[in-house]
Amino acid sequence: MKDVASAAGVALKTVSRVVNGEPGVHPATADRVRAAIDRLGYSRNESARVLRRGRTSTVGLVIEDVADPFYAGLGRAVESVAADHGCLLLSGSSNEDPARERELVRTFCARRVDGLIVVPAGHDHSYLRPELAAGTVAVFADRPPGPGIDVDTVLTDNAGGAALATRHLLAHGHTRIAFLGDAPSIFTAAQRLHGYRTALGRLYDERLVAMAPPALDTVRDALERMLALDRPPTAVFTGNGRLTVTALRALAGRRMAVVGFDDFELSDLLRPAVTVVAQDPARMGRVAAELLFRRLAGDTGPAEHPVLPVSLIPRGSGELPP
Amino acid sequence: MKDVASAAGVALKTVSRVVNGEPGVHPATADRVRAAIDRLGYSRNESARVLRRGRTSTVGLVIEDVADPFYAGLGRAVESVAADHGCLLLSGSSNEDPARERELVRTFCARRVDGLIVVPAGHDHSYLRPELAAGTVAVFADRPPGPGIDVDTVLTDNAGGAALATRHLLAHGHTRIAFLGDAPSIFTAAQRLHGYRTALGRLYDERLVAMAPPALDTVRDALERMLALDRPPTAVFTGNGRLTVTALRALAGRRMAVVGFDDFELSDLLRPAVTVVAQDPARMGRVAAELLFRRLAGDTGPAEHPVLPVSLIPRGSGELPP
DNA sequence: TTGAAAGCGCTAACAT
DNA sequence: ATGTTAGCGCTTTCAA
Repeated sequence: MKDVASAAGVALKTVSRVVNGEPGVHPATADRVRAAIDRLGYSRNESARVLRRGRTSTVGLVIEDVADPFYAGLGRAVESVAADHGCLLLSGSSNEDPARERELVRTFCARRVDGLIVVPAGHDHSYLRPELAAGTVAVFADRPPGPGIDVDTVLTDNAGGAALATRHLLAHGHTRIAFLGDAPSIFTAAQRLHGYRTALGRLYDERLVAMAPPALDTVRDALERMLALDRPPTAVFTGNGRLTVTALRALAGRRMAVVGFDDFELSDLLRPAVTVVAQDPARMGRVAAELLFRRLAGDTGPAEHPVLPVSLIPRGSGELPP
Repeated sequence: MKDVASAAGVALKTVSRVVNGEPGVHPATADRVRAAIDRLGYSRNESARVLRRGRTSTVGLVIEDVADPFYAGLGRAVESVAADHGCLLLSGSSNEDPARERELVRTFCARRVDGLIVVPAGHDHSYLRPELAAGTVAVFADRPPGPGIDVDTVLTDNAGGAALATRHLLAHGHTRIAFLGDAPSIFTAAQRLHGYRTALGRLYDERLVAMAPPALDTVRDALERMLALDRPPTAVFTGNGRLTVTALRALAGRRMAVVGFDDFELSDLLRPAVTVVAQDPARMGRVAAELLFRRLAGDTGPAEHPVLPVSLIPRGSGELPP
């Protein structure tokens, strides 16, 4: 910048004004400065700017896995909103590991991101308190923060969606409905189990429930075990997209009604096509990002906790009779 | 840091030494400093560090769409390698728009990323020359840079893979094989067309080729047109994952042999299961990132151009007879 | 083993 | 409309 200034025969500050589009520079001077900038191939050093201004125009995103379609869709929406606000996105995968989540958050904070969108892996976020006190804005998505931390949080209506799916199967005549959920320590998995259980009422039978991370062997074993019962299930409700796919593989063509939580690509091309309770990951990302930027713009109202609706998409697999 | 220093009764520099794990600090002093750090909740300001050291420990990734499964897998691998080197990932989607690609690259460079991994949307990268001269390391992936820019570039064996797919269909008795490819301006699409054409030799018939971005209507129209020919195609080779899915939808159960470029989730669950020529996006990301970090470590050898192999996975759809 | 001083490149505040 | 100065928080260099 100093070089540009002397090349253009002006002071440092004038170059700064031109670079930042500040008013009060004579057009001719500005042209001279711009010419010098082009000639020298100058580009502003953002690190210095950040240091001086205290704002990085960067948002940090911590998700479980950037390659998971659900979180990728969420990340895409966050990126898009961030771009609208002139912000860049730093993203990292926690791999469902609380320690990694925390490390990512700390790293992002050390880099002074303006804000943070977190899909938490862990249940204790007290480590965030100093950062929040220092002015970093955090928004949680998909899962709430641990106790004692009250920040904006965007959730899906997990229990409602699970109840919707379960009632759909009940309405089609099923009374023995299995539930395959993810590890119960995961908030969404627990909520969906709750919705399923509530909808079933007295029909609930714990032998028809299996909660574990998606793995073909585990799911296959669980299904075998259930199908060997006196009164085996005639339908299965799967608690997330990956479990739905895993269950379909494990069922290997066995005729059984299936409703899955989460929509997924190609669900319509399978035979039967797969009935799902669909979330909208892009909307979740958008809502979370908009909440974040509203805070960054100075909104200091109480923490908001929007809950996004789900929709049941009947495609065939959930309408099979017992 | 100043506060920590005075709280611990030492000089600024000693705190810096402790924070950076530099040798030559008395253990007792270091303990006092660490105690002060904990008490004050101090964390190093990375912006200032970056400004002073000139290295950001950040890598920029420009891809077409962070939510596309292929690029998401690539991004995941890049993130993982970057994490191994203590680097964070800034990522952005170009949406196949050269202007946006360029803007992202400029923004990343202005933030002084240590290196850049680019899946280019455009064909002119002369804008990169000043950045490269200034010491920014760039690695291209999936598609090469435009003329005049010679940097490390990781490609897939597109022509070879397309020829492999085409010969597979030929071997199963097809002589009328259609090709649905993406816009011919996309490097990979052009390469795959070339491989298809080479493998077909005198059997090539331009009426069996349609090159356009994946859209259900376009693909359906193209297929209708081809199927209405005197000698309609009995097989179709689709030029990327999205086109494969789109074509399957457009075919809507019509019996026709299909081989797709790119593997995709659930390809094995469709009936018939879909035969594909599979790339390895994670490997591409890993190779590109490793190349990048080798350069950052000081390797100044000539630009490398690894070409990754593909593998044919027969699953059923590509083995249907004419 | 420890510290003092300079300065990375920029912007904010205050002249002129 | 333009310029001067201070200083963001750290690391580097040199000195003690």
